[in-house]
Amino acid sequence: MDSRTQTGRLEIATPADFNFTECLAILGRSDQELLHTINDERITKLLAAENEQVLFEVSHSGRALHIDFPHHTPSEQGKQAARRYVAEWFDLDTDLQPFYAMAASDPVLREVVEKHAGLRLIGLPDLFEALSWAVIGQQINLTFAYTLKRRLIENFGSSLTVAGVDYWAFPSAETIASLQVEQLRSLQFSGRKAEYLIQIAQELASGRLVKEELIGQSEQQVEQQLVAIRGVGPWSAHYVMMKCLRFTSAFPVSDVGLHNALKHQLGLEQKPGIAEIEALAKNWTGWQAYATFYLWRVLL
DNA sequence: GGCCAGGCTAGCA
DNA sequence: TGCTAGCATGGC
Repeated sequence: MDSRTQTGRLEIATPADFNFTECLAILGRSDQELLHTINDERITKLLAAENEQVLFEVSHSGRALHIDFPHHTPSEQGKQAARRYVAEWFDLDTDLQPFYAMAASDPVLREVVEKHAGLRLIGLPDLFEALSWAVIGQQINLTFAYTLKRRLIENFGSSLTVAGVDYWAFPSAETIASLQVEQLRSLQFSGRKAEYLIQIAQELASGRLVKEELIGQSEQQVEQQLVAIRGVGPWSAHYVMMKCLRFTSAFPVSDVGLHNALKHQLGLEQKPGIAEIEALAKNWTGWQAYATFYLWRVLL
């Protein structure tokens, strides 16, 4: 049960192996990020809940994450929405001991996992945001991807200004579903990506694609459904399964970042091929998503 | 200035 | 089933 103070603070117990600073390193990797701000080891984020905007602040001490509401205390529903979001965001319900046990004897993972122990797979709990970010990131460098995401949010997201600071929430699927391709092209999205995003938004807004219905199905079933969406290939499907649907076995093998991380970590002359990666990943079964995430960490 | 970027689709053999 | 041209643009 949560222990709550009179100011509406929530607490969520964290696992013994949890390292907030490592998580912050990931969350702070782009100075173009509008969806959260980090100050003095505290993260502030705006959540667009059912019928209210919930601005919350996450900090860590002892064995718990603390959630405060610096603007105004939200409804009980809003508070619980923030609580659920944080638990998912930091993947607090996954027991990483089996992963650590595997990594301890894995030649590829041992060093990086030891060095960044306590890092958890930072998620994208909102399915539309996760799919959008996957599509945006396809085949362009991350800096430009962040630029496109920022423009999408500034133009179509929702915001709240507190004490002169703007806080932003990702656009709703409903909003993007009603756009014309040209509106995104003017933000320098390619025509293809504009089409993909609008169609994906329509899938979600219409209720044809529902996160809760995907969770609980087999990895193969989910991959099949995601890949059937125009603009979503194997990489995007596995990225979303990893970051949003929480399949620890999801594995974006074709990921360029993973290739670069492996090259760096193993001191290779060139990036490894897919077959080579699958051989290296032989022992990762069930934990490919965490292995990938920890390897991405070395690129920061 | 040229290669690369957290790929995908559609068309072809 | 497998291969690849074309996409579309910015970063470095």
